[in-house]
Amino acid sequence: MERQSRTAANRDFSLLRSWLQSSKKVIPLRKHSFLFQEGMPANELYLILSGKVQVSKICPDGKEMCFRICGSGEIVGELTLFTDDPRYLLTAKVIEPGEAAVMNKNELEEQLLINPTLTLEYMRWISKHARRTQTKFRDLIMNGKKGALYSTLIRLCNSYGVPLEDGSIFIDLTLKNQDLANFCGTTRESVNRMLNALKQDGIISMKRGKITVHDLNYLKTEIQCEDCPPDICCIE
Amino acid sequence: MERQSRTAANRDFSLLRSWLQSSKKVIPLRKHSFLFQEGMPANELYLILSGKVQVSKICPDGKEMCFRICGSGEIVGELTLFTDDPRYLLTAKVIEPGEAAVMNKNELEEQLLINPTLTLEYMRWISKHARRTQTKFRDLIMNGKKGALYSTLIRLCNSYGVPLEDGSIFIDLTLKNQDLANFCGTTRESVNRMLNALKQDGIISMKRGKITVHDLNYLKTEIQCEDCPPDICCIE
DNA sequence: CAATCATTGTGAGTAGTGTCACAGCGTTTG
DNA sequence: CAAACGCTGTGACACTACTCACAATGATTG
Repeated sequence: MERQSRTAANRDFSLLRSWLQSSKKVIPLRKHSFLFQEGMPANELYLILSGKVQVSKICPDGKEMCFRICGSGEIVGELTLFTDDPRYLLTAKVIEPGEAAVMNKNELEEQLLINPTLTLEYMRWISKHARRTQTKFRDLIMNGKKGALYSTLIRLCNSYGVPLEDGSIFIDLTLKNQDLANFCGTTRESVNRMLNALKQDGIISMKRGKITVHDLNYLKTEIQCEDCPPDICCIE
Repeated sequence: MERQSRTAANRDFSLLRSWLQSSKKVIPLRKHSFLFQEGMPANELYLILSGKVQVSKICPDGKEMCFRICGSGEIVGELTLFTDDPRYLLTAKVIEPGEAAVMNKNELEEQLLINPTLTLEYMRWISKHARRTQTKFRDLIMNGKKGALYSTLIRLCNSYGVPLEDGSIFIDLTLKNQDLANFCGTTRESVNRMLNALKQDGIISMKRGKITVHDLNYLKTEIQCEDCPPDICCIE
């Protein structure tokens, strides 16, 4: 039930995931600890078994740009594979404690090269990633901060949304205004004002920090959404 | 001589490129024609042999978000490989006539799966792409439009820059203000004002539509550049 | 349960950016 | 060579978004 659409999307990469899962090494994810930080040499990648990890870019001036929030079944650190300079470009912070399976980067690279089925899955996966990122670009840059927020809400619906009987979508993820701001590249205050305006108009409502979107179409038309498939239009 | 740094970066993917080059089918690139447009079914990808192609996302309201400008030796259309919904998400417009080798998508997918060396090269290439895009995100979103422009100029230097004796970098590419605006997600007028301010301060100069950057460090410090390697910090 | 802390909510002022309108200038074209 | 065209340059103005300051609310803890 939880995170329906995302679960469906994940099914595609079962082989890759199950291979990762076979790893002997499992580590605990302690809240507020870092799985890795940008600049660190990247020798491993991780399959989240439980808990939640936030992947973001942290700027020298303290600002944070959030890319993904990964839950159970998701792979983190993948973009370090097959690179000359094996350093993490992003930071992965634990925001909900749990466990992760650890995979050696070199081992996985070897596996990927000798196992064609695995190769195919990996390529599919990384292509999808790239396509997601590209569509996100337009949304975050071309329609101002309002466009960025609306697009983020739509993506959150596709990634973590639970459809309700009345057609609304419940986003099953606790997000502070600041977190949303980090996703959009804007400020907490701006997010707050925009969210309140949306509440006022009945587009969304909030309960205990979680958002329900009542009128997804409003958000979509406002940003001239071209209805890209939900597995592309989501939080990476 | 031309496009030094980029040429060096390209050497890495010689196998992939030479395989593409072996294609029997070569098509002419006519100015202002489209190699492909977003939404079109994607069955082919292209190796530019000569001329220049601009890859961008075109919004319904006419705005354009430019991602890459590809010259001789570059591959276009790659992100359609290994996807369920094989449609182009972007548009490739010819801005300088020339020729391109055409490759069937399915054939290349097959090749990639049976030829491990080719696979490795492809994975390296697509990883690099993804890393580039990620670093670009921060620059375009986090430091306002000025940050977006400065970052674009830095990337142009890394992609098309020719170092001069006095340490300046000559960007060997004719770009209208509007083109730069499309790269940054801003307006022609804003770009114009910012460029003129940079000229005034001696940071850059222009001659016949081409920019020379005299003080790259100024641009870098202004956007808190973390000196990512030039093969990452460039126009895709 | 009072105190503390984290988060949300809001106003006022300011800097940044987009829009519109139009002048200037060089190139192309009939 | 005059007219048309495409691009650059610039001012005025409106609107967007950020900053700062602080009140209000809610959650946590000793």
